[in-house]
Amino acid sequence: MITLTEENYIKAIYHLGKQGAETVSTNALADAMNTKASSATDMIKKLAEKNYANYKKYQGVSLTKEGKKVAINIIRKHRLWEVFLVEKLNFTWDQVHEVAEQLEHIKSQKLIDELDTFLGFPTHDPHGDPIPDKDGKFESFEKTSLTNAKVGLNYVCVGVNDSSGEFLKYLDGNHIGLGTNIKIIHKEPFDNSVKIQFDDSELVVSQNVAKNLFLKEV
Amino acid sequence: MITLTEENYIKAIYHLGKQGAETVSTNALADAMNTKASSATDMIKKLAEKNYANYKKYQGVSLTKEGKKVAINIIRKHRLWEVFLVEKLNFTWDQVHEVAEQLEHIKSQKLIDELDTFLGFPTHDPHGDPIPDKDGKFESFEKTSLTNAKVGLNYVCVGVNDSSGEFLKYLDGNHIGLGTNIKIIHKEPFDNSVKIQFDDSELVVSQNVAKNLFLKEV
DNA sequence: ATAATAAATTAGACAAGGCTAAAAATAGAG
DNA sequence: CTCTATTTTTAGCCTTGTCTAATTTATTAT
Repeated sequence: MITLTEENYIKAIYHLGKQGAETVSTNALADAMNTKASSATDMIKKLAEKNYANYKKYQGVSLTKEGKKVAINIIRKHRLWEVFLVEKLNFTWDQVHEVAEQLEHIKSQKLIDELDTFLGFPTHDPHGDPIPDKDGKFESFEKTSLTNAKVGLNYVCVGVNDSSGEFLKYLDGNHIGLGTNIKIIHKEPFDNSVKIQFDDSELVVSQNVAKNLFLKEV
Repeated sequence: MITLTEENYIKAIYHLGKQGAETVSTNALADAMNTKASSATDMIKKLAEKNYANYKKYQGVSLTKEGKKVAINIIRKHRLWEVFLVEKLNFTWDQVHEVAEQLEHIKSQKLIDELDTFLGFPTHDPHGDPIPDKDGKFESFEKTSLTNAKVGLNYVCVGVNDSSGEFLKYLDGNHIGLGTNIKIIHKEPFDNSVKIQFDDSELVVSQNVAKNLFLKEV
């Protein structure tokens, strides 16, 4: 039996390690979990014992095949619930995260399969993130952060890096959403802010905003 | 903050005490929670401290007004989720209980209000139990168990006492469901079995079945 | 290469929830 | 009304996940 806390640690390791590609430091994990390094060490040991994680003292942690499977399944559930909340229950994209964090831990294979069917097998969640299918497969399509976009080219907004309410409300307030077409007008070297054009209006966004907005060239 | 375990104890006290009308013994509560009397005592003390329960040593436990409010809210959530599972996700009435036990603990006022709206403000769950509204109100309409039904009279099935998968599968197998019209043909004093007629067929049910089937005279 | 600093681990403690065994209170039978 | 059986509570210990403080390992700067 896997506990709720274990699931959350596994998810954090997965995200911090770029879909399990990299090894994660104890401190980074503790930070992400809002806890102390000593607690993270304890949990890492437990996960290693249960074969969800690879661990050598002082060398950081990474997920095993089994661990990745668990992580992807949680992410699948999280994102499907987000779609449900937005499409069926009138949530906005900045309201879904907290509730989905709870719903992702409900244990029932039938539930998640039926939910997937009910929603018409969506491939992306309300923030543009891809939803793994039943077998854990999903395309991690190419996306650039606005920071790396080139002046003069045209892009479409395909996702966000930061799903916090504050950032999403900022985007809503400025009428930027998934699918918004964006042209890069100017990049200011001094503070790394970017002037963009979309829907016939112009806007200067800070570096902080730019690095959290994902685009695809069109 | 109220924990998951506390919520489950409160729910059990509510159900054992006939919607909080009666006092519940420590042993009965421990039994219902599949735990030991000593653990129940500990939890009762904690609930009393948090003002969810009235408790005097050796005198059993009952819910305070606050405790009842919590119980009814959990029941509302449980039953709304059951409706969702059956009506939207193709669950059968014997498959919903376990999953609803998990979903009932999700904390989000907006979630449950929107779900209620999405489902069209249902008044009864798939087992015929009434769903409390936003303010906790619900009619506990008159219902008789089949044990108390009178020979010769006509009834309609309006609910079940036992929501376990086994019992519900038995009913399915014999084509009895909510809304089935039932006439009492004969009551056997020897073993308290009852012969009933419905849909032009006859069936003898044991006392055990009879006492778990709720009817309303028509 | 070594001293200073940063990161990670261990040791010991705590709260929640549960268990066993023993003690105390209540209820029932005569 | 008293003695026994049942119920309830208390005491002490366990596990999970957390913490602080102290120690050990790794890393970086000179």
